[in-house]
Amino acid sequence: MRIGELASETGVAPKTIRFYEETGVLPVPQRDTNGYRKYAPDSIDRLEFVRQAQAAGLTLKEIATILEMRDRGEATCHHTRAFLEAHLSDVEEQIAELERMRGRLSVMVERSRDLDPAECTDRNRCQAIPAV
Amino acid sequence: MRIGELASETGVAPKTIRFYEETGVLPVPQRDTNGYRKYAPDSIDRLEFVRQAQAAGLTLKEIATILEMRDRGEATCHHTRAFLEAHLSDVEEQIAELERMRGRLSVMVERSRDLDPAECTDRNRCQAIPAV
DNA sequence: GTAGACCTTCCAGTGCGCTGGAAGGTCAAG
DNA sequence: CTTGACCTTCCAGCGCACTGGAAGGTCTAC
Repeated sequence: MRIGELASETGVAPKTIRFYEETGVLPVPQRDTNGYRKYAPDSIDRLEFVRQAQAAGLTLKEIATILEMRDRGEATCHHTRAFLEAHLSDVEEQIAELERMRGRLSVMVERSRDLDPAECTDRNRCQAIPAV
Repeated sequence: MRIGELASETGVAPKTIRFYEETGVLPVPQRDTNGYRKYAPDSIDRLEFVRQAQAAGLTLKEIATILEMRDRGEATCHHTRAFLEAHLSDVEEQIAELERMRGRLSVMVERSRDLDPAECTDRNRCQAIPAV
């Protein structure tokens, strides 16, 4: 698979794929005789893992760390676990924060739903957002 | 209250507070006769809202938009609501993503917990992180 | 044999959210 | 009257995650 195909399979731009390689979240791929990057099918899974990890708030550096630990397959279990546990509690904290935000947002949405639209048009104070 | 006190009350650096003012997430404060910024006590709440909103993944621009809608108190209920609803579903999507990540992370942590530590020290493949 | 889609490298720029440092003003305590 | 903590503005730089563009090579189809 060439970079363009990997890009369209995953929705990640070729530029970004090269950038990921440079920063270490993707391994250096093989090359065709013409110099084009050649990817194995499992690159799709790896790239999707990267995007999901990003969506979960991990930085590229952190993702690279996790994947390099796996790729090296060295005696890093202890560090790996400490790292993973630290991230797990980060993620849990982020979830808690987001749930607080969700609560606030739905209160605001509810409030805006219940308002008489007529009140909105005559320069009354918009009541949807509570005093902060 | 001067900027230093607001900073120590909230844990946000004075530099950052000025920066927030510049970008519109904090209103332009009054000034003392000597030119120092003068903050009302409710600035603490506002600043804390900003930090919580940030922790929930909103950008400063988005936070500014929400707070400006409230500050202007104009006929923006409809837009406000659309905006809030869009954000609510963003936040819900982020929560879902984080929960997927939490699942993956705890599987990895569990796996690393169950491993025989002896296996980690002799260059065996670290099994904590599943193939990606 | 040429057009067009694809690939390569390299370097520069962008947007976000700060952060540092220079140069100077204000004020209370010793 | 000076020291030191605090404040002011302004401008520059940084880390992150891309993104754009130039200049050129490769391959297929017509």
